[in-house]
Amino acid sequence: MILSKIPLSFFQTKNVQEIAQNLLGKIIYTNINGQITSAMITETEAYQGPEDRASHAYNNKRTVRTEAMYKLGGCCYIYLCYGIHYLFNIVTNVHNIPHTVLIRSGKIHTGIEHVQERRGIHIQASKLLQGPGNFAKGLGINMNLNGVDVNTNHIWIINNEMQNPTIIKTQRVGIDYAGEDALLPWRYILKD
DNA sequence: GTGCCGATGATCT
DNA sequence: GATCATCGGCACG
Repeated sequence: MILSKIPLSFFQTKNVQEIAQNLLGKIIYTNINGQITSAMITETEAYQGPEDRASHAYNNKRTVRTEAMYKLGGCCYIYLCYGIHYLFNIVTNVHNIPHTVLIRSGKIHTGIEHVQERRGIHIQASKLLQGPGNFAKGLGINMNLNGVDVNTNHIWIINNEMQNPTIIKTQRVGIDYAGEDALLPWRYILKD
């Protein structure tokens, strides 16, 4: 297995559901003020932009907040959720096609002491990066990374080909307002 | 283990 | 002024 940074071209293909599944098992790193932390991605959700009522870019809605979604695939889309949590997405597809993958959970890989300090709460290691708000907080992700490519010295992803990954597909979380689109099985969870 | 509920603030109407 | 891609604490039992 070759441990290499995944290129931005990985995110610039058309099928956001496929990209969301292929991200499972990969290792995402952040370097925040010299503190290096990383995690294996274990849960993602696909948001298919204009055609997806659950997406912030439904109907090509374009605002200051959603602007990063329209950039070329491979950059971060981050926003404040419920006034408290930063949620971390990766933009996919080509320029002006606002597809995104929400990273919902991870498994701590390196820098656990920094993650514990950022979380500021004593829980078992397996739960440190569980849930999208916790994932971003634990890895030190905030609005500073909005629009930044995921192959910089601040944030990057390492390839980690799984042998036989078992992927559980379910409905996405917290999007009841999306009507029929809330039923789509676009949430992907790595088993174990 | 499950279920309810308040916190909290940017964004959009 | 309402909405919201959430979380942790508390009440169960």
